[in-house]
Amino acid sequence: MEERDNFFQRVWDVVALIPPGRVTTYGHIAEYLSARSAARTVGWALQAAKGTALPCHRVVNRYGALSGARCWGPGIMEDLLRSEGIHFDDEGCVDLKKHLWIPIA
DNA sequence: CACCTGACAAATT
DNA sequence: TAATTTGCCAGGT
Repeated sequence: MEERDNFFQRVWDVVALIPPGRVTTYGHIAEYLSARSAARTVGWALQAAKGTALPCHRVVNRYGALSGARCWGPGIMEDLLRSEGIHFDDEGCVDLKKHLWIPIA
């Protein structure tokens, strides 16, 4: 695997560190990369990560909603997260209070 | 070669 | 307190 842009590579590295049964947000990943405003770029990296073994389903937006679910398919990420023991709320959002995980420096 | 779009978030007005 | 605008990096058109 060649080293793609350090930014993408770094995002993938952090996402790969997300423990099962936990979820993280774009902002926290971006913040960990010293680019809190680059949350957009984080999502872009995940799109490029579709061909990888990255648990992108464990990455949700700030509201705990599955933004990328549309790119994958309706119900795909939800099912995967439920399979890991993650609880969803009436709005279809993950309970960040219970499952929010933050990359530790 | 230049402009717009894109799995978002935070700061400012 | 709420609504709006800007910032971020890369890729596609």
